[in-house]
Amino acid sequence: MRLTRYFLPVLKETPAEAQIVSHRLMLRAGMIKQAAAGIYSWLPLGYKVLRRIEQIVHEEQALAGHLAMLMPTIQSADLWRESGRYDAYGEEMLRIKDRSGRDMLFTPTAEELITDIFRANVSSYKDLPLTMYQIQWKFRDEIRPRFGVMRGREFLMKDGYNFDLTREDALHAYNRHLVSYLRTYERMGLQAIPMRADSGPIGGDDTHEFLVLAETGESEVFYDSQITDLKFGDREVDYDSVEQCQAVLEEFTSRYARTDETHDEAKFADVPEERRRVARGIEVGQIFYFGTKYSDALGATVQTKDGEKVPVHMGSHGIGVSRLLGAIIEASHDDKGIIWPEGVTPFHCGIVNLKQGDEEADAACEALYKALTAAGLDPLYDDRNERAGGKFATMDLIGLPWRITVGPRGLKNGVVELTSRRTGESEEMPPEAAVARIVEIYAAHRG
RNA sequence: CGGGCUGUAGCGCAGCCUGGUAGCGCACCUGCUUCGGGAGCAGGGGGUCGGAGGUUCGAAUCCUCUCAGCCCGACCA
Repeated sequence: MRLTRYFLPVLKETPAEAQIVSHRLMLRAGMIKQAAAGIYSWLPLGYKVLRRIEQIVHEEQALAGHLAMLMPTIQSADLWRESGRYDAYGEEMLRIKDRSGRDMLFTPTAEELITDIFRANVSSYKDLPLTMYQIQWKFRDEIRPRFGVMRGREFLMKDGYNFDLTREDALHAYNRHLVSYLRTYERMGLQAIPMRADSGPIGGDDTHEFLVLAETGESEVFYDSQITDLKFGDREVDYDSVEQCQAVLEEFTSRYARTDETHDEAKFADVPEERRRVARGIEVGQIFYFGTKYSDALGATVQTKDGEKVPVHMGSHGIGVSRLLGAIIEASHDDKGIIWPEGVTPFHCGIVNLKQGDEEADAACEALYKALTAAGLDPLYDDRNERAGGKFATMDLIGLPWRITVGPRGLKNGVVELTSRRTGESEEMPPEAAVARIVEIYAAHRG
């Protein structure tokens, strides 16, 4: 993309409403614009990152054997009355009436709808196990939206639902999701720690939240410092293997890690003092096993081998897709702006032409742009007739992990400059070498 | 929902107390100079001051109502 043809309304000054760094930077980098309290338009740059995150989620879900689908944002109240949640959910649910006066609602989650789909179409144990998910907009009419996309009222969320014959099968699904989520967050450059959590209005027995440590996190967390040394890395896990998934779960949840909701001082005291940590975290996902709560309420049953009708065991699993942008920025920025991890960056690298209009510089930039594009990469070429300082400031603000700087001075010696946004380190090399280096870097980040 | 606060140009703000018909910086447009970390000079465009009602000869300014947004708290992915 050439910057002169892009829509990138960056702000030099910070809008007054933004309190935390991710919100400030998203506004300043021209990623989002508030439409109403807790409701945002996604401008091209923000939308691009949102889609990269979605893509990673889709890819990882597919690997785990989960099926993508899409359910409506507007639902009839009927199913919610059947499950008993229409009254239980409270003011947080946005209720709407259609023209005939029927009660409708903007979905805050979709257990009822998915269970309805299931009960209408599945009646045999032979169709199990089954896990389906969607990435869809949700609405929760928060009393007090704040922190930009971190706590909006409208938010994009991956919500998945598993249906299993037995409690054991459903627990395997739970473990499989934990493994899958660990991989998903790591690909986004995040360390998300599974912590024992509270089930809230979803209900259920087993639940873990995934938290990214950040000073601005809204949850207080307590954990054993050893947990931050755990990395999923590039290990191979067979999602069908009960033992392997169970082993990962045990490895990642055996040390103390809890949010304030479930914190237990007595148990925390068992952690050696020098390893006890109290910090703050941003919740970016949660997994639940809730047994037959919804299948009982909505009559989602299957026949077993013996012809017996039994309610299915279920779980639901969420990833806060839009919130992740905020979480990633909170975890990865400096005083100049965002620093995108390679896995989610909106553009793979920036090309800064220091002297737009200079024949050689223009030609070198064009050649770089073409070479990178031909290599399957997505560069952002700052071809504006701006001064160097302005171009650097923009690149730093929007956080592309790599920048190629092209100027007449370097070109005289046949070199351009490759700079890491994260470390600030620069290296001079011929343009072809810079392209090769970028290609190599991203080869390691392809899913 | 309780408490606090703010709405004046795209963004950040002053003006309001003490009424006299709107200003600064950034951004934007034009020209010249400049050109490796948010340039300089000159010129220019843009606001019925959130909305409604009231007081007054006259309201951004005073009064009433209303809408929107922000912060703290309880709540929450």
